[in-house]
Amino acid sequence: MPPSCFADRFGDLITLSPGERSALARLEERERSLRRGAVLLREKDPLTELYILKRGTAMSYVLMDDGSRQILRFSFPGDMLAASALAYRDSAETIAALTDCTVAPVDRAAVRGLATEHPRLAGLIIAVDQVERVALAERIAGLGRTSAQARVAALLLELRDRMRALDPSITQSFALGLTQEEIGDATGLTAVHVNRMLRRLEIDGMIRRAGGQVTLLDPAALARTANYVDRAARLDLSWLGPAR
Amino acid sequence: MPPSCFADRFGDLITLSPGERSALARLEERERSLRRGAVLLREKDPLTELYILKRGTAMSYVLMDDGSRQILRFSFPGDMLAASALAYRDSAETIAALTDCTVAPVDRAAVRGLATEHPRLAGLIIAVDQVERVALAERIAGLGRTSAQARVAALLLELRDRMRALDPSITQSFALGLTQEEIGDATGLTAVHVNRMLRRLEIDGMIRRAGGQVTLLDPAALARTANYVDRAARLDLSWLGPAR
DNA sequence: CGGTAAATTGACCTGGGTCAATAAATGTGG
DNA sequence: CCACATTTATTGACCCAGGTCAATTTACCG
Repeated sequence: MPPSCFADRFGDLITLSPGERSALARLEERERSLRRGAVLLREKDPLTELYILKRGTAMSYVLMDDGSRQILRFSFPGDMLAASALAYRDSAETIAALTDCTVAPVDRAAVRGLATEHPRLAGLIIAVDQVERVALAERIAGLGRTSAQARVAALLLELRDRMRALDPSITQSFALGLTQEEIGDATGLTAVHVNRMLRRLEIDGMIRRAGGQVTLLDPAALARTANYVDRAARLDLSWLGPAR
Repeated sequence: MPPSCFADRFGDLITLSPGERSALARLEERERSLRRGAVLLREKDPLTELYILKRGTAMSYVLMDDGSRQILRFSFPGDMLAASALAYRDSAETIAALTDCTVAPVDRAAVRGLATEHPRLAGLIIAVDQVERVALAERIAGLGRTSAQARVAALLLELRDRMRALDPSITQSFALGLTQEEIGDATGLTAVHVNRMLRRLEIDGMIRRAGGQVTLLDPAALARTANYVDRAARLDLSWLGPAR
């Protein structure tokens, strides 16, 4: 049975029936490649389909009219891109590839088909949306009420966790793959201040940076300065019931 | 057929079959009242069910460990509360009633039942989640990249729109129903600075305040200072297909 | 090996926070 | 309907986290 990135995300949390697996695999059949830096979708572009990210990392952002940018979300394999196509005519955000990517375009009608034939997978999509919603809410709290240092620390921990979920060999050391300007645009800071914060985290012995790699030397202290909560451990999809 | 607050939200956008309507009405059958200020759910409380807000307004927030508060979202009739019960074991946020409220507790299992029997309603929930997600993303952009004045203006416009969606008689004048401290906790500002921003909006002739009522004197100018976009007009649920 | 993007660092500035003192508004019990 | 107790709103004086500007330095790329 061909694999499904979407299914892989919840491998441990829910057992999918062969029928469900193959339905998801069919959903991801078509593929499209994006070069690093390529824009999949621009703000206000008409939304005709959504995508499942199969390989690579992407980001979504909005450009403010003073020219500044706010990065809303980083995406990893298994994430849905442009999911707002399921509610809106046109995109509220720009989606761009941070690395070379492969995405699977998914027709809106295919989502309807999925919901009809596999109600449990519709439930799974709803659950994924909740994970997304909680993550966004957490960022709101971070932006509204935490210091620059805490926001940068929180971003490092979030990215480490999400990379580790995909590649368990990653523990405390990983390639961030972001410029300081991108970190700033994600945390609501300037690149200059991001630099100061990274330096401070380094001086305080919480991280080390070398050759594009970041090492979390003291994850506990980092988690404390970031107000970090490990949500992944608290997931519970049992309401979806057993596979039919 | 008894009414459903949830169904009412999309009256114009999607035609529900009688079967779908009554399924939604059944979902909201049980009722629970909350007094103003009452807490429905606290951070870390176990999540056993979700709720549909039938009457009144509520808010969800997190408390930071320095004692400050970030309001994540205001809720109006037809909104789901504690939807994260569909993904997590326990709550990431506190939900409290801003006014006297009526909520309808909904079992997680009932959501499964709904998805099984009415796939189109599962799709509707997915669509509502997207609306929610876009709204949260917009707030992230506001918090990360806009001025205090823009954030306060944006909140006024958002609340006006959401109240008007429920009560078309509301046009430019409405009861805000929030203290300046609450506005501050929603916009990532202090109550003192909210006061300064409201006063500036008033001096600049964009709003008037009297007796707890706010009047938007110059909605166009307000929208400009807020970077406001009317998303509601761009909704499109046609992918759900026609009622069976 | 140049050329450009990214990272660093210092000097200085400002939007929004903090603190503190009043003034209004809203409730409450009598 | 009134006097008092609590919130809530306002305002001024002053402070600081993070922004701005500008100059180097370093890393990466064809």
